[in-house]
Amino acid sequence: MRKALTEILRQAIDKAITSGGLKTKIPPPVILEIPRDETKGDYATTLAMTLSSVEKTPPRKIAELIVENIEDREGILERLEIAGPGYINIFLRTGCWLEALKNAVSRGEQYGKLDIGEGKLVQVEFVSANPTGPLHIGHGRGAAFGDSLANLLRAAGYNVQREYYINDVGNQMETLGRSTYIRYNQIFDPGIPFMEDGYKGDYIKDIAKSIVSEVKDKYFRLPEGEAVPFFTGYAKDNILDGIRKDLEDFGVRFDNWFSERNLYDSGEVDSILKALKERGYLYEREDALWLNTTLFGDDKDRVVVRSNGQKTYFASDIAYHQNKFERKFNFIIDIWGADHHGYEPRMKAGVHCLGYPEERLKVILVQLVTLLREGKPVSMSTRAGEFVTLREVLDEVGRDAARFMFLTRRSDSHLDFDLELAKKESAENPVYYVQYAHARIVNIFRQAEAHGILPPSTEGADLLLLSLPEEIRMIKLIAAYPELIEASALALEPHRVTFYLQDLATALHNYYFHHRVITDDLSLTEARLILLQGVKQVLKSGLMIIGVSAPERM
RNA sequence: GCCCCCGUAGCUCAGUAGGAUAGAGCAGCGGUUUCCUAAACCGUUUGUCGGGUGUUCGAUUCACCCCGGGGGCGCCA
Repeated sequence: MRKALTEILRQAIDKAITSGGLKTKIPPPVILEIPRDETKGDYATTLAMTLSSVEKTPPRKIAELIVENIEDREGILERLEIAGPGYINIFLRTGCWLEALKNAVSRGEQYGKLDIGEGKLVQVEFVSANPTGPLHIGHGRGAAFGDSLANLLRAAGYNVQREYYINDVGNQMETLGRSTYIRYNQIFDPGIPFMEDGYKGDYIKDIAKSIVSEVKDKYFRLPEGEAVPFFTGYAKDNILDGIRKDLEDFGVRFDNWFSERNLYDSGEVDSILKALKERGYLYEREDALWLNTTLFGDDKDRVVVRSNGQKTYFASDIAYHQNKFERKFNFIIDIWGADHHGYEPRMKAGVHCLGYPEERLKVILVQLVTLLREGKPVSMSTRAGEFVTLREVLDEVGRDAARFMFLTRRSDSHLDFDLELAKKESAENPVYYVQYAHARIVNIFRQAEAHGILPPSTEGADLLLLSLPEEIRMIKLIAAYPELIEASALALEPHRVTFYLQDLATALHNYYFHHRVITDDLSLTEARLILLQGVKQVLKSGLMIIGVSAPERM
């Protein structure tokens, strides 16, 4: 719809230029907006105002000129108005909207699936929590966001891969192993003191217990150096299994789990350092090896090999990104917790050093979550090992509510997650509000069937019977759905889908309350069922993108 | 000190590729059910878009400065 209109306007401008009415050589892009106020048209454009300064002509005059040159070959325009300082307000014929509804319903589940991604290969890397403890609520937000973004991009026609990067090398793995080792020993001798910067969470004790049940006292009092690798491996695998399970129950499945260790084992880290050295980006200072990231906008250079010979995480991160690009992704999206934001310039500089344009790496920061219970913050402290896990939230509020809540804000703004609100079964809780709209429609279809009315076909029904303002409003929302998908995907903002769904649900509930779908008038009933079929489809499709179920009854 | 994000109705937040009278939910107040699910609906109240300057025909949106809140600034991850 928007496409056709844009074309009509573009041609009108071209025509005005050839006929000499407009002097500009470079026609401006046609921008169509949907006015807030329905009386101002289905679409509106500010073209005339934009052109006014170039043409040195009053905007309303230009608007007239454009309108005069418009040719509506397919007859989709009802009327045009020039309003305010020079808007061109465009009213479409109702038939266009009915056509759009028909199209939506006949495309079924394919409606809202676009091809703007052109099948391009995109990777979304998210969560990637270190395997040193269970996922907490902040990871949950990252998971909900990343997964929905991947769904969204897929709907827009991209070929999307979801990846989880496992930091299974380095100091913290060592710490994990030692913490587990000590907890294990403490089972046999409670007098043994715990280490200072160890992981204090109870889950480590649980892991130690399960080790005892498997191998008894095989490692008790064994020298630390000998024993720790086993504990590291065991604890890591155990925690990773838990993370996988949590994510699965959260409805998030990764296509690939990528191990940092593999980058070392395969020699990729060394070879990339060598390559960077050959390109002259590395230099030595104070016994350490530095990458000259300031060349590309970082505010200081970064160490890749420490003076003690240990490679930094940044070194493997560069190798990791090299690996990603070698896998032919057209672009890659890294989703990080907001606490990593200082890392972005250096990673982009790193990508630059690798010889890739940094536009191909998109970093999205997800702000932290404050957990509330009845409006009061729930204390969370990672240090003390007390934090609210994703598992606990899932168990308490359920997957649908949790996923929806995480997408009620843009990713870069703080999120207050109220446990009580998420559990409420009322209008305050937007999750049920939207789901209820879906369930209601399904119920109407059930009722219709009970009355012996079968789901009508789009060809057979007389859609002209849909003339109520509430009906037209819903049809317009349905018609706008593909545009919503496109805009959200391009902006990488799945939260827009959440907002849209609430609008659509509102329209549905309002309509439902004021009008009966199933009446003695069969033709009208059928037309309305077609409309509801469209609403249902779009609700379901949108909910699927944000990873929330569309229940058949509630 | 430097960098990033945020500041919009009483509360929580949308909205900005510059556009018309800035929106929603919640809270408040008042209503709706012999009728396809009331997990619903309707009505009503609320704004110096943190402040200032600039660019523009036009700024909540862009630029700069200031104020306030949060976060990040290690040969840590």
